Amino acid sequence: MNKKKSDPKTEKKNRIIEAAVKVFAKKGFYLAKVNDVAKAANVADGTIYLYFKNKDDLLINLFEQKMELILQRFREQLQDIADPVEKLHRFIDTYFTLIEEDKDLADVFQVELRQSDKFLKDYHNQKFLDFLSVIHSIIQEGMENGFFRTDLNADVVKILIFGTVDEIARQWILGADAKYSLEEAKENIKHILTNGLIVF
Amino acid sequence: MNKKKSDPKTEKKNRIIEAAVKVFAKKGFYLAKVNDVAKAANVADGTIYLYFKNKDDLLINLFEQKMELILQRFREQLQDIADPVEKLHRFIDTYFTLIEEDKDLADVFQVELRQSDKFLKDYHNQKFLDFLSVIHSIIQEGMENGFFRTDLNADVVKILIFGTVDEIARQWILGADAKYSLEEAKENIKHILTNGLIVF
Amino acid sequence: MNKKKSDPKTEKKNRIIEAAVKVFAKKGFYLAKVNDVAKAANVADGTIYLYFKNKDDLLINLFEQKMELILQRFREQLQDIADPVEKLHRFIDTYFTLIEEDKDLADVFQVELRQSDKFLKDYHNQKFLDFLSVIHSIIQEGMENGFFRTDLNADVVKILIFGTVDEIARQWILGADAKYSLEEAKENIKHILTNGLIVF
Amino acid sequence: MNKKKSDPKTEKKNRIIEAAVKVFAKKGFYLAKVNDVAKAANVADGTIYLYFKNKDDLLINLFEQKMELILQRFREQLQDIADPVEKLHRFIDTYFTLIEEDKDLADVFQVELRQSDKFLKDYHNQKFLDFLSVIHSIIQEGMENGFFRTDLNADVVKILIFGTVDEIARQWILGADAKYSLEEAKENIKHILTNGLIVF
DNA sequence: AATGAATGAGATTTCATTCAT
DNA sequence: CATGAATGAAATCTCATTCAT
Repeated sequence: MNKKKSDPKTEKKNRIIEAAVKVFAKKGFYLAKVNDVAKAANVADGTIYLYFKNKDDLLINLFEQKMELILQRFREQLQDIADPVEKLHRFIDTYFTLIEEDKDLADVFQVELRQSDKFLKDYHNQKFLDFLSVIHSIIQEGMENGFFRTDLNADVVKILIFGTVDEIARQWILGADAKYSLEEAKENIKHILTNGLIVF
Repeated sequence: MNKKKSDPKTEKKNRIIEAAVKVFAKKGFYLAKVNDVAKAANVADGTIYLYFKNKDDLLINLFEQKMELILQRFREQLQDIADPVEKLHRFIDTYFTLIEEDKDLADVFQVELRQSDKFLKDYHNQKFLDFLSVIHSIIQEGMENGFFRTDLNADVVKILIFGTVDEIARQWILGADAKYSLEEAKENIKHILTNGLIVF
Repeated sequence: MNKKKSDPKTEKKNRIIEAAVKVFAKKGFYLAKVNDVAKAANVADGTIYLYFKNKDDLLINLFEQKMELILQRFREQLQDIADPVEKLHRFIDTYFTLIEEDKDLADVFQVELRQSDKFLKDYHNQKFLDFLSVIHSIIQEGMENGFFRTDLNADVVKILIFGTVDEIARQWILGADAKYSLEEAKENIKHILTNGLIVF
Repeated sequence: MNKKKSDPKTEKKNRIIEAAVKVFAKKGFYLAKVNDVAKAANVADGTIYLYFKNKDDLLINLFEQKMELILQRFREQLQDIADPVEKLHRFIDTYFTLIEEDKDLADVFQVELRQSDKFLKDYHNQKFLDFLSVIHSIIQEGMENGFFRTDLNADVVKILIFGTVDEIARQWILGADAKYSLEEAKENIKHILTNGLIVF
């Protein structure tokens, strides 16, 4: 089961990815040097090229791997909930839990991947679309079951929800706006979205 | 009256800024070469340095100048509206009008400036904070006048609203999610936010 | 008589040369920008090119003009002295007087022209050779008249004398070695050279 | 013993320094391009930056390293001589031997470093001062032991001597004044300085 | 004659990537 | 497999010089 994680090849690849998360988060993809990642991962520069085709490929791999874990987390958390409203709340809770668990990862996702389509040629961000469709399912289910208003476009709502949690998280990471706790933010978001979506 | 705009020095500075908006939007700040901007502006590389200290300074100037115009636009649009709900709707309309008017500018704002704190040392994005406070004022006023629920934190709401419109706009610009029109999105957002915020 | 100096064309040319002396002395030829000279001369950059072919040409003109004045000074000072020893002393006094009168000029001569053969293609420093021959004449005359030892090579002596006064002046300008006054240095040099050269 | 010299890192650093001496001597510091040095050293441009912070740093390192060797040479040559006059003569001989051994190095020292204070910010030329103090010691010792006149300022004499040998060497390197051999020059200098300094 | 904005060639320096050890 | 020294392409920026006004 854990075979993948324990073999030394995968172990080093992961070490490099973790280092990259940290370094990309701190400096941004362009300002982060391959050598910075190498040092953070305690390997030589050249070693990185044994595991990744190039710097772009490292970012893509990082994203794919981490996104897969995140998607798993959401699926686990959401699978045994029936009530769409509760599901939405659980989604929000899970999102902020992930953010709190790994600020650096959150940073890479939010800032660096925003522009992935610019600097990563031919990379189509399927995992991100999968993530959005997690939200979409919640909404659609809620509409079908009569909980959520059906005069809204689920695709718009999906993005609205993502934008909301993403931006709150971003500002919280930046520490720019310390006028609220993450806890308070979560509750506010739940209230607003629930009231905005449900059928009275 | 239009003296500033018509003097040739300002005229060329603006030409460079417009070119930079276009080029940065297309390629991203890092992948955009100074020479790309120069070509787009129909000037020599060196000319850019007569108007801007360096590439970073060009981005900062671009942002400051454009953001100032945007802020003016919002202030104009919002000044003679009394009803907070209507104000919120007007804010949303204005936001998307601006986005539609200048996709490239929107792109630079959304994507490139997200990471400004990373690559622009010591640049504190006051204009962005001013922009957020435009939203904050609407919310606060609505709370004070009894239109909006007061059990919400206006700072959270402000960011929620920004995140929402920003992300919808972003996806629309990317053309990633063509399953809705901007018009439909606007209406959806208005509904959700209004229902989420108002006192019943 | 003063026609040359008073016509406006020559006046501006001189103003540029004086500015160049000051600027080259302070920053060195390479680090001095044409614009620095222009600003110091209170003219536009382009104006310099109306009077000089290019930056190198400015340096050459500066040198030629100043060196001519200096040579005149030495000739005046030395013409009516018969005694070679006294002539040598007068040479030394004149040299240091010039240095004191115009530190900047001295600096340009000493530092910048040392390498003129490197960066000024095809410039043969005739004026400098003329200057050395002023010293040579003194020595030769002294030898012929039986004052100075004839077992020395006048060409060596000439350079020895130049090297001596030049280096003392240089160190004094740099302010590096303030352990003596220029006056004391002059007297020391006179003593040593006289004793080193005369027939007992 | 020679561990330092034989390790490959030091070996390459030295190769670059030797190349720089040659190239700076020929073209002058400013006209010499980093690529010229790289080619002369048979390395890539970038390699130079693995060993030196920048072009200025290369010049400083070159100077420091070479000057240290030179100082050692002088100390070796002078240590077992008691007679100050003989010491002075040995100093002069050693100086010209060094010049003959490495014309290029001499050139860099004489011409390029003359202006080091201009283009090397904050570089205080301690090694040069050490060199001057070698001469100073000879003079002072001679004064204390009654060989040299004590009515002279040793600091003036020190610079006079340096200026003399330096200028003679410079002219010889330039080949400007081929009217004497270096041998003849050496003897002339010894005569003049000795007669100028000793107590009769 | 004078200006100074504009030019663009060219220099320094960085850094992703390679490859001999 | 791992290393890290070396590479060299490429980018930013400077500044002598030109030329339209």
